[in-house]
Amino acid sequence: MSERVTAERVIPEGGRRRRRPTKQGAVLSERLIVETALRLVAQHGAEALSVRRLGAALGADPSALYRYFRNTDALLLALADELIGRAQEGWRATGDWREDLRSMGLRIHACYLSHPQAAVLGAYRTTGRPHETAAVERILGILAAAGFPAPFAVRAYHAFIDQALAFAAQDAAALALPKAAREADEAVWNSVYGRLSADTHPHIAAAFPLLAADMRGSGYPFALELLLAAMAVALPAAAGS
Amino acid sequence: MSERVTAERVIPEGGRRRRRPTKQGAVLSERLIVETALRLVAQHGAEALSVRRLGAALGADPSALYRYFRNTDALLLALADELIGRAQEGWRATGDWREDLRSMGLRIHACYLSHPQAAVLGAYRTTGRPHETAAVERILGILAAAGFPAPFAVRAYHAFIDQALAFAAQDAAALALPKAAREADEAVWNSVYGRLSADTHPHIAAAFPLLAADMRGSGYPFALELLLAAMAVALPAAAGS
DNA sequence: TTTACACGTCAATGGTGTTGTCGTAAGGTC
DNA sequence: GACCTTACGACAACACCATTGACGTGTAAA
Repeated sequence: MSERVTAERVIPEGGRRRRRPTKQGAVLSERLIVETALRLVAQHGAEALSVRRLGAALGADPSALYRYFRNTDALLLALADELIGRAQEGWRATGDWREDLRSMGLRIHACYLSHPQAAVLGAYRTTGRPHETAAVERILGILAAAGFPAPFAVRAYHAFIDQALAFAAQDAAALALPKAAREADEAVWNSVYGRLSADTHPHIAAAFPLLAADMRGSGYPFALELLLAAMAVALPAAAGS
Repeated sequence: MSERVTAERVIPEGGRRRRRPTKQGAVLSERLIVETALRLVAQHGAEALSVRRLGAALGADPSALYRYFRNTDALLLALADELIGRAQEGWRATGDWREDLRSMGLRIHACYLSHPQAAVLGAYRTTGRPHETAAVERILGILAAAGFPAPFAVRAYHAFIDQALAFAAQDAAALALPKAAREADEAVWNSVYGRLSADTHPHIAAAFPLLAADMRGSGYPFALELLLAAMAVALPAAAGS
């Protein structure tokens, strides 16, 4: 009795042979699906992304997607990797590690914010896809060239990338909130924090104007600056760029 | 034609009169539901929290929950609010600003991680509720006592709190992932990053053992340490504690 | 003791991801 | 050009999800 190998439903991207159009005339591909999904999310919000709706947007039966992605999770990872790739497009190293890390961090942050709905879905995943590994390699390269010893470089890399992604996801989530909820959250600064008594909350009362102004923007640029400053301090003087 | 006011299904906590037991003998209450939900998440993982399963755990029909919460979103907010309270319980200042900020950051992070499903929703919102304002006041107080000038203190506060919440949300989201997806993400480190060629990805190949080990945990503790170090450097010597 | 209505229950609606099966047409081969 | 093989799109079904309207019971107030 021969052990029958279960036929894998998903054909890896290289091995595809047929390009049969759907009833509605669309010719599917991994690339088309990812782009359609991003467009769907951008136009109708993160909650609009379902296999059924994506199928409809593509002009195909929902189940056809399972020929390209094992499940929705695999699709999400593809979306996340696409975002990472777009963040790196056209990035050039200057040779100054601090400037390079700064520009890369700000790029990642900005790119995710420009697709907030998709960013929320993918920012906390490890995809292992090409764009991701390229980014990891690049950042480790910057740190190595700067002269950081390997154990420190690894921890610094971890802190740097997680902080970039975490802030990106957080700011994206705030942006992706339903309009009513977002406005309500912003109004809290004036309606609650602006009216706290100096007796019970002296420091908030004293700092309020500065605070309300600063909290309107993202905390990421300054947090990144602090991170880079701490790394510069830790860099052995002999290896300084 | 009189405008008929739609009867609200949810009775505010104060106005309840009857405590009718369910068929299985449970007497429901907002408090019991919140605690049961947190226990459900803690015991059976984040994906175990659904209205149907929560109803079953309570010994009640799932739809009975809608007498207490307008929808699942309201339930999750109640869970998140409960978490904020628990995070601050028993925290004491030591007078050492660096140690106090560290302990507060780690507490917030740890508390959110212990109930990831609720954390994912709560970390993105400005609630303006008492527990939140108390935390803001406390942190600003620590910074003021340390001697940071107000404009710097405000920016540092912003970076600190956003960093704590962003990392908490990010790590919680990873933890809240379905078990299969979480394990897949962890496996990627060995199956993809461990097998990258030194030709195409020299820095990853060189750093791999350190990298794989470090990426197993959260990047937050080290990122927080770097943030605190940078703040210490920026602190005017004359005002040092 | 009566009565009003809070609230638990039932049933139904319309959504979700996912899978087994099948037919068909696209490619490769001759 | 004819013939196979099989990739792949379509269909139908399954199990789960959140949510809601209707209903009757029994509790607590009067």
